[in-house]
Amino acid sequence: MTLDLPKGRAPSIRDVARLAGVSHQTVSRVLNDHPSIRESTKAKVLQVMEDLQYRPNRAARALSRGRSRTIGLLSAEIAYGPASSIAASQDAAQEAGYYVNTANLTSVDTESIEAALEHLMNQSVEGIVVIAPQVRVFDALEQLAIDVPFVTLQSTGRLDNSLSVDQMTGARQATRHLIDLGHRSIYHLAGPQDWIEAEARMRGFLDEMWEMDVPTMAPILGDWTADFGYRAGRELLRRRDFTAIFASNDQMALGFMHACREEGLNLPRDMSIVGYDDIPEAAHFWPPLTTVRQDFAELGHRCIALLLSNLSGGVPIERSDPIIPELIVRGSTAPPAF
Amino acid sequence: MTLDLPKGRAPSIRDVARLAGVSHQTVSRVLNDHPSIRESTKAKVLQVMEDLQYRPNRAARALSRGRSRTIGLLSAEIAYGPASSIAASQDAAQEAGYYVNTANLTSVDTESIEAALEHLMNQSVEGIVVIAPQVRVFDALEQLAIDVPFVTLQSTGRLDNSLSVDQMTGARQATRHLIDLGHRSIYHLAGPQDWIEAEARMRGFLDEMWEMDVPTMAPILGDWTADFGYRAGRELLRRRDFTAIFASNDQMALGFMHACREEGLNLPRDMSIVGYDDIPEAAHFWPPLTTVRQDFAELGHRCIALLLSNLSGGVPIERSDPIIPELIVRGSTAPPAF
DNA sequence: TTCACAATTGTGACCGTGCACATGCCGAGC
DNA sequence: GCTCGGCATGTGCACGGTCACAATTGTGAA
Repeated sequence: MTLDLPKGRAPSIRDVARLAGVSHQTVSRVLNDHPSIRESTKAKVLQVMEDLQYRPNRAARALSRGRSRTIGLLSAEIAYGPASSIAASQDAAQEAGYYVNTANLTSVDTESIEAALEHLMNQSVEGIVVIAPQVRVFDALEQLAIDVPFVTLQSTGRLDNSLSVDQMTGARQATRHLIDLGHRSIYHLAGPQDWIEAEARMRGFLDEMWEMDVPTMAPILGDWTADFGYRAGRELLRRRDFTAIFASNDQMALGFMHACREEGLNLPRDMSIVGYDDIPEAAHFWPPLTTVRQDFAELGHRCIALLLSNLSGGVPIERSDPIIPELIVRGSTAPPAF
Repeated sequence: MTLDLPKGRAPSIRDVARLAGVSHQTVSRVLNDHPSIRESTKAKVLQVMEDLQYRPNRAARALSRGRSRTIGLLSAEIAYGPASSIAASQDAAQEAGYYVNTANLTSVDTESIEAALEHLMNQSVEGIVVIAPQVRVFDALEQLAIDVPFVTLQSTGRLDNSLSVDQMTGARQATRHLIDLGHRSIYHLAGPQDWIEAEARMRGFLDEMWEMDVPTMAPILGDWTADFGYRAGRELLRRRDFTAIFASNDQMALGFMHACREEGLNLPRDMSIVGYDDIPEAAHFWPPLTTVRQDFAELGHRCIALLLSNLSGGVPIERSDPIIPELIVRGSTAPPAF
């Protein structure tokens, strides 16, 4: 075979066809597993592909098919939880033969959100997964008149296409645990108000307190970071008018524990603490943190599954059972000391 | 204007041209900011684009230009550090007008690595960033005869195109700190052997010990997790033949601290502990963890900058100064108690 | 006015793949 | 022998941009 190959250009379907002595369409059929191809022809074509190190050109494919097979992922990778859901989403999409393009939110202002969405839309994504579930994201989605299907990780009352994670139940379990231990003065360290999950957890806390007839103190709005938990702790502990706290994530709980230590409190005797997320480190805090476990990986998978069922069109979304978080009781909670 | 628009199809450059009364090429020039376009023409075209909600088709662009403007990102998002570098890389690429496609390594076996690389190559990425710096990745890169430029986050002696992060210096600083405090029996909790950065930190530890003439104990090979740090701690503390430990990341340090607590040790009096990475939580461990800070975000940015300079071809890579990690002394280290 | 030259705009081909349709081949059934 | 239908393959065009080049218009100086 001395048929020369293209010089600088990557081999195309026609180069393969020429060398295999078939038409380009036959090569295309091999690529797409068309049923009626003689075995011998197929083998020959595959051999040439191998020799040429041929790779189908994705752009050409997307252009001619009119489908990009790409999913956009909007993320605000702030804590452990989202991060692992993101990884799981990417894996699930990859398995389904999709490509994932990620855009990060550097800040939460509308401008930044719109820029990120714009970036995603510019690459002809077929769908969008939102793992930075801030209220404003939805405003932006609406305002930009995004016409591709999208799915968001956290539940919200406003949209159909969201995964039902029962944040409220998780928060209620945590709160109930503290109440059952005998606590009656319980603070809640909430996440930023514009995060849907933060709001859901706060609501769960308030609902449970109200239902159990325990007087409620106003939640403190934090920013998910351990630093904030620490600063809030320093502040709150000046008046020791409470015996327990429920933090909306494990990082803030950790920071709060730090503040307790500096105040010389004995944990959990003088202060009970519950976190949320069960990050892998939570079991090794001191004392090991009582927290609410979420299956982030499962979440990511379901998210993609939901989006894909939207994409494939006809099939209506089968809503799977909501994921119920699980309370993990460790050493950071105890009955109040008095 | 009653010129009807395409029905199901998204508007194309020619639709815009028709409505604006110009040729499709003129529209293309507007899209690409060609210098010689009359202002009035440009305005007219832009107006029509706006009306039609026109978005350029990325696939068509990539096809005709022969460039995908996409970067592949190979990640093994295990701990905080990589995660934030990943986010930073994505941001940097986005700013430079590139799209980022991420593939995750679910396991570290060769097969999984090759599958991930295959996935990236299949979408015509122009370059690859490796943030899962395992030795085997390079084998796979070589074996697959990847012909696109690639950059790896962590330094290695084997390749030019890697970012110089002075892991060794960081590890030496940490070790030196312990030696200066008076410790003479120091263990090292290393990361997995096939991680380049783990190896570099271990080498830094060993070199410093040797140079300072302190007898060395064999490093323990871990897996980066807090769980491992805990189990290793339980094991090691049965024979209390050491007074300090240097863990290759903060998570393992945390797990080890947990084990110390369970043994009733007083930290830092009975045991000094140094971590690595300075994750945001490290300052809130109890006691706050002495550790080595790395600027992960800066790393991610530089990584992309390096790759882009490779991509643009002609320009030789300007190697910037290596990033020197910084020792952050907190409360988890003290002179030995005896 | 006329010409040279720059600025602006238009024409047609091409990128690599998939689709619709046409074609050739072969065996079955009459 | 002939038609019919299914399998295997080929032909030509469309997808939506960009590129090279041609054509047209505008401007200033001779």
